[in-house]
Amino acid sequence: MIKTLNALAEPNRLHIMEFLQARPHSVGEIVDHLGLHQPQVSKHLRVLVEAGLVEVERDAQRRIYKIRPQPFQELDSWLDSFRYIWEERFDRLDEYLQELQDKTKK
Amino acid sequence: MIKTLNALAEPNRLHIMEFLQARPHSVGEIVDHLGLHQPQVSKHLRVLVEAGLVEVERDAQRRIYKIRPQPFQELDSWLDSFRYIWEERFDRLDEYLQELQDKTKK
DNA sequence: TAGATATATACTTTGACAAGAATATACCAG
DNA sequence: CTGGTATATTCTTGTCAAAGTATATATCTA
Repeated sequence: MIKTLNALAEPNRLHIMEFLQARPHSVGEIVDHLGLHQPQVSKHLRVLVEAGLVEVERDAQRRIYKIRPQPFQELDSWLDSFRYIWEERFDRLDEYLQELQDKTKK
Repeated sequence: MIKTLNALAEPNRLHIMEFLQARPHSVGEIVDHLGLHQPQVSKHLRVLVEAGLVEVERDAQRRIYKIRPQPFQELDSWLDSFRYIWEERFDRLDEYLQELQDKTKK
């Protein structure tokens, strides 16, 4: 989870992932699209590969990068545990403050 | 989105968020739970507040921190745009490689 | 085989950020 | 109003990661 979040928490890498949403792309296409230098893009892609967020397919000299679904599924599951907070609008603050009061008065 | 991801991409902060899932907690409780020094926890909480992930409620000297749902909703929406990738198992790689081939042969 | 193309790697520099330690601020109880 | 409790802030230091630049590797084409 940390690995996933960390990889996504960099603007250029986030852009790459969003660019790859539509379809797989080669390094050169990503370079053109983001306007970065090629080595920077390769390095970001390496981070994304190591985080398991993308995978590579070789096509002659080209490397085609595409999204791997798994980490997104995991992120989705992780979000599940927070979902009740907004879905049920469950706010235990008052309840909790009451507990504190009770403890203090003992 | 970047702000949210960045705030979550730090192990101690992620732990804090998970600890706050159950219910709001005071700084001292977070310190005890994570085993960090108090100033470090305060600093992480500051980052989380600035990212809009948590909010504070005062209770005498205590500060009670609790989760704000909004960034999680946004994260969820953002994930939506990736969801078709695993839900429909749509893999355009072959299609895309074919395009490349066609272009090359022109 | 000799460019040319596409991508990756190595090295250096710089900036951000997390931890540690000390101190400041705010509020309570006696 | 004094000491104690709870939390925030400041300053310093060390680490890591991103950018920039140069170069290496792999594959195609003529």
